[in-house]
Amino acid sequence: MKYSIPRGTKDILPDEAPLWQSIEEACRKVFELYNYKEIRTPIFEKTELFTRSIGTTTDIVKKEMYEFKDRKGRSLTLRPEETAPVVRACLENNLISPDQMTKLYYIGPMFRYERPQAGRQRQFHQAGVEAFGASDPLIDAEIILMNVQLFNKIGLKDLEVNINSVGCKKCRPEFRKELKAYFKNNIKNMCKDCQERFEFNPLRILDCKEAKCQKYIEEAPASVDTLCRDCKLNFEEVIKMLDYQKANFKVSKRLVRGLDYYTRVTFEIVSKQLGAQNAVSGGGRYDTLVQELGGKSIPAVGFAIGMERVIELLKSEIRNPKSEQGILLFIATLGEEAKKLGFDLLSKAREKGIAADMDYLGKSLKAQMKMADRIGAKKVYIIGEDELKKGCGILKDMKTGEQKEVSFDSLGEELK
RNA sequence: GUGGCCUUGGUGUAGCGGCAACACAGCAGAUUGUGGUUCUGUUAUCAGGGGUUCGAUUCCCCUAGGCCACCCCA
Repeated sequence: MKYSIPRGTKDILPDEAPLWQSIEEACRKVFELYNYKEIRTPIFEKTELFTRSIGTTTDIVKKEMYEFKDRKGRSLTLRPEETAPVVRACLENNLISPDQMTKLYYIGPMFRYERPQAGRQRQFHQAGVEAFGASDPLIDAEIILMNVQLFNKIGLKDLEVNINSVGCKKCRPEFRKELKAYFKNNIKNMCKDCQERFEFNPLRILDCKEAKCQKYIEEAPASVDTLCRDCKLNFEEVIKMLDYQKANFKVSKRLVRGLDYYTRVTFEIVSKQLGAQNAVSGGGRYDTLVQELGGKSIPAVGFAIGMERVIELLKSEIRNPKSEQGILLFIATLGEEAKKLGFDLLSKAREKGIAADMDYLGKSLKAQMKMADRIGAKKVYIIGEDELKKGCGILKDMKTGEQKEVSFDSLGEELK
């Protein structure tokens, strides 16, 4: 094969496209139910937007960005996530302010240079929301509940909702300090990755999967225990609201996010049916990001779902969409003259909104019938020499097999 | 970025150091203008490159891609 698809990318072929469409539609429906409006931003942004927002010590920025220079030497990057671009667009177009609520959603491709694996590609798709303006814990609860409602609607099973609070500007450094103090003595017995994490991002040690690190992690201090007063109240309130709404969730002390901008409540929904890449959605609050990107102090929450992972789950479930819509009319012709007339009738049918097709390969009538059957045509209109003389073609119902003469002029009427 | 397993027609599989097998799909035909059943025919330089050998799809090496775990994250 001379040309092959770039590593970590995938073609979505016609047999899978309807599934994508139905999920995208479900996302739009649910998001709009909660009054979120769609926003579309460019696929690439200035690199700096991401290094600023995501954090220079995170893996995404350090080694996963598709960065390139344009012809004038400006550094651009294919978006690895959508929160920063949305914030940028909001600031640039004056969509948000501290005394007003703005709810936005997006659906589209993201890019991260990672080693491909099932459920992890270099170009992948996310659908997500961002809510700006409110620090009320109700809105934290709302997006989590909305996310759950969305997954229920789509029909995902065996999900687990995990939530945690990572604190704010005030108490997170405190927590960091405590963690470092705690791990200090044992860090040399832990894995190499943890030793590195100890230096630049001790929070990440908490979700290490290495067996030998587990015993130290289990005893480690939890962020929820070192939260400042406000963060603690906020977290308790979110939990209260979720309980009140009878949501099914778990407080997971070791849940941490890989992006620096998160504050306070973070959550993640994982599937028990997936392997290592089991997070189907994730998000949380980011109260300082807007200001860090040059805006006023505006609190915000958001989350994104991983479309490929949702698709993967749906594929493993019993499903048979088998699109019922198909071509309504197939025009079968014999001879050049009939073909031209057929083409004319075909155009007329389409103008009337009737999905229609014909053969362009000069196949036999038998082959044309076969094709009509395969593409799921409900009716076939046959035009041969006899029909040309009479001015009527034969309209055949493919289900019953019945056929009758219908004049060329009344074909459109007949199909209504 | 690290480690392990894998790569045979459009798809799913078999095979073995010596003429690549099967199923499904596709295309053509089964007396001259009619589909979904049946029957017949037809469809592969065995991922790419190199090496060992009289001979490699089969053994070895490299590359690419896939899968699994680490890592990371949605």
